[in-house]
Formats: sequence, C-alpha cells, structure tokens
Amino acid sequence: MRSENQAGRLPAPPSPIADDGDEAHFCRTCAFAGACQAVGYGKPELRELHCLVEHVGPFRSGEHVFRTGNPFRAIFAVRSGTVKTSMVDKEGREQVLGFYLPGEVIGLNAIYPEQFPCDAIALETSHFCRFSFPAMSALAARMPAVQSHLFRLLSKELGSASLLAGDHSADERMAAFLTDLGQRYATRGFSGTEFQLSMSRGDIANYLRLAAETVSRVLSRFRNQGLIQVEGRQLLIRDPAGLRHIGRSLLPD
Amino acid sequence: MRSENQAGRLPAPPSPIADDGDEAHFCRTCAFAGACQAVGYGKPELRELHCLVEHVGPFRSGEHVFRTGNPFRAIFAVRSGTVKTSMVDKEGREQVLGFYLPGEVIGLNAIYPEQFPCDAIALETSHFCRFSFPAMSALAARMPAVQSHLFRLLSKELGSASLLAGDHSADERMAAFLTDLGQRYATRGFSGTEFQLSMSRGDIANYLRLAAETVSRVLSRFRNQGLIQVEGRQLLIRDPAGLRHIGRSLLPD
DNA sequence: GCGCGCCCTTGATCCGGATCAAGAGGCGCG
DNA sequence: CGCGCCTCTTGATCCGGATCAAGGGCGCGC
Repeated sequence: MRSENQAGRLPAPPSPIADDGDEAHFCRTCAFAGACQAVGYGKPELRELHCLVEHVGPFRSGEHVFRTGNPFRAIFAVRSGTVKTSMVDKEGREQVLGFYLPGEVIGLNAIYPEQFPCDAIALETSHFCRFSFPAMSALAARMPAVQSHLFRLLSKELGSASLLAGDHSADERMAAFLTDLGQRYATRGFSGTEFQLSMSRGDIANYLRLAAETVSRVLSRFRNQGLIQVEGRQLLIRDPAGLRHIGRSLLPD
Repeated sequence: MRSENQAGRLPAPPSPIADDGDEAHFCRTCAFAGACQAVGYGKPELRELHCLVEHVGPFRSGEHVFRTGNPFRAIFAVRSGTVKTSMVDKEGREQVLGFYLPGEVIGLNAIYPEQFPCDAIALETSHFCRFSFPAMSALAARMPAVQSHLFRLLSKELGSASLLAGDHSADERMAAFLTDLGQRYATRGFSGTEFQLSMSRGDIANYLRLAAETVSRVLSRFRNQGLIQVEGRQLLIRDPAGLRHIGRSLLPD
C-alpha cells in the first residue's frame, strides 16, 4: 500500500485540498458551506455548527475511515484526499459504491440502518471533518437551514445513485465517469480538465461494473481518438464536449 | 391502457390496500406509522401530522401522479395500488427506477432538485396520501421524531438504490426482485408468497436492466424448477428459501 | 362474432464485454 | 542491483443476454 502522497513522474497539479477555513468563514468548498451561508456568517448558529465538527486524520492510503457494521454516530466531510466506499457481498466480492472528493460527504446511507452499511477506504492520504450526527440532528431541529441542507444532501445522493444503474455501454459509462469527476473537481474550485485519478483501474472498473481490462481498453481508445491524454493516473481531458456527448445519456442536463 | 382493477381469470387474493386508519390510529401500514407511534397516539402532534395530509386519487392505470419537471411541493405515500417511477433519457429511452407498494413513499428524490426528476405512473387504480413538504419540514423542526423519520426514509432509499447497481446474472436479479417484492408485501401485512405482479414483463425487464424476453425465460425456468408458480401476473412463490438463495448476493442479510 | 393490438412466450442468431493469457513497466525491499 | 509484486496494457477466445423473428392467448372495440 504505497503512499499516493508523493508526486508521480509528471509535474502534478496542486493537490486538491478543501479550504481550511476559520471560525469566521468555515470551509468554503465544504458541503455544508451552503447551510452556513444561509444563516449568514458570524451568527451564533454558525459557531454551533463549527463547534460540533471534529477534524480527523490523516488516514493513509488503504486505511479505513469506517467499516461495515460500525455503529453510526457521525457523518464525514472529505477535507483533503479521496475515499472510496464499498460493500463486500456474501460471496466476498467487493462492490465499489462511490468515490468522494474534497468537500463531499460520506456516511449518509448509515442513518437508516444505524450502522455503516459499507466500508470507507482512503485512496490517498486524507483528512476529514467529523460531524456528530446526534448533535447535527439537534442543531437541525433548531436551524431550518441545516435541516433542509441535510435533506438536500440526502436527496442529491439519491439522484446520483440511480445514474450508474442503467444499462449503458462501456464507452458511455467511462465518458460519463470522467466528465462527472471533472465537474465535481470544478465545482470545488479545482481544474475540471486536468487531475489525478486517485483510484486504480480496478476500482474504476468495479465502480462502473466493467472488467479492469475493459477500462484499460476504453481509455486507450479515448486517447487514440484525441478525447483525453492519460499517463498512468494523470489525466487531461482534451475534448470535454466530446466526452460529455458520449456519456450524455447518463449525465444530468 | 386497460384497467388493472378488475380481477383476472384466477380468483385474485384481496387487493392490497393500506389500512385507511382514522384520527386516532392513522394508517397502520403507512410509512409514517413509525413517526406517529414514536410520539404516541392522541397527542396534539399526531393531529398536526394528520392535518397536513391530503388524500388524492383515484389515479387509473397509466395516469401520472407527477411528471418530470413538475415543481416539488409534496411527497406521496401510496395508500392503495402500485406506482412505477421512471426517467426518460435524452434518447427517449425509458428507465424504470422503482415500484412502490401501499405504505411506501415516492418523491423523496425531488427534494434536492426542487422538481420531480422522474415520472410517477400508476400501474393500477391507486390512491395516495399527499404530504405538503414545506409543512412537513416545519413540523419536522418541531418534532424530532418526524425529522429523524424523514432522515431514515431518505437513507433507506439510498440503501436500496445501490442494490440493483451491481453486475449480477439475470437469475440473481429476478430472484432478488421477487423475494424483495414478497418481503415488502409481507412487511405491510399482505401475503409475501402469493400476489399479483402489477407491472408488465417489460417494466420488470426495464427495471432489472434485462430484455423482456429474458424476464420471460427466467420466469419459465424458475417455474420448471418448481421455485414459483406463475400464470400471467399471478405469482406464487413455492420455494421462498430457494429463491432467496439464488438472489442472496443482492439481498440484505 | 370477428379482427386487431398488446402482452407474453419461445426459438435462432449475434455481439459486447468478461475471461483467459501473456507481457511490460514501476516501485519497494532485501 | 536484482527480485518479486502489483498495476496496467494488449491480444485471443468465450459466453450471457440482447436482438431478431415468429406465434399464441386474451381483451376490447366495431
């Protein structure tokens, strides 16, 4: 399990790290930024939200943030690094459920079963904000903005979960995956066209329900078609519109 | 679009209809029963929850409960009948997202986008309870039980959405589908082994990401193996354990 | 009653992606 | 430095399920 922290051969772009924030501004790129803005900076409620946060990490590549069956006590926002969530089915096969970038939230699917239904594994050295869920719920009851923000986070994840469900070709899946990743990086203020794939081909394949060989082949084909430039895990999207068009049936709008 | 309401050739079992309830008891099989029980019957809060409900229907087979793009104002609990939710992608292909039985809730994935991201279409004559979402949110802020119930509903749906995502054989999907349907009927107090499939083979196929022909073939095979008895849309599960075993990799526990 | 359309079933063929196989490149470690 | 492991790539073959095709049953409207 080598550390992904060191730069690779190529000059790596600055590592995506969510803005650290401070008492007054909190993390600007954080998934809860909206909730904070809604109540206005400096209000006592923001201080309360800020207080129930605990910074945890670093987790090195391969380390678990939580494990299947752990009692559910908190949700986590990614501060830096990348995480994958995955389930292991009864036959011992891993199922990658998703990848989470700085500013995104993991653990929401643990609310109902009251224990984590999946593992969360760091793909590179990562840091998190830990939000105690009981405290968060109590705060939500007093702050409508926080409550509706939680509802929206949950509902949003519902929407994205149904995306990878359809029956689509390997090309469509791959194109949509890369486009989506780029968009999410862009949303958080990083480059949406040039970034590191922090997960292995095997993880991508598993997530997209393809074989690792197929992922490799599709990436090669995209490279030959001039859609992307890819060397190891370093990716450059040369034709974002073309890529988006291939994956259009899986992508919103 | 013929009405599914009339009984078929076979003597149909009593049509699943969620208990109508009254001011004191509300719908016992309803998805919100838990929230009501949590605060105790007869309390003023229950009256409030009961008050924000509006009964709507009947919707005949093929009619829309809501359409993609409709502004989101309310969620719906199925009171009687069955609904499918589906999206139509940019190529005009339909994607069935789910089937909802009496007592289950539709519309949760509309919270984030603030408009319905899918269509909801009655598969047989159906009735609903309509919960105004703004009113529900306001109530949730005052009643922790309602709030946590909403969180749990959302989180639960997150869990089930990731089920059909994996790459599984047609047999596994079909077995898991039938087992799941049976379980859900059983949870609501109906027979879990004998019921009507209220959706067409085409809808099942679309939902499971299979061809309609494959669904037909798998059902025939299951019948020949003595796992089920099926005549048209009337289904009897003869070997629940066997069926569950085939679909085990998709099923919880 | 008769014909038409829809849903369902079953058979034949085809194809995308899985699987099997082999080899290359990089990295950590002894 | 050399070895072994792991990841990635590329080629060859295979298979499950899609697609194409045909036919039956039933409900409904004329």
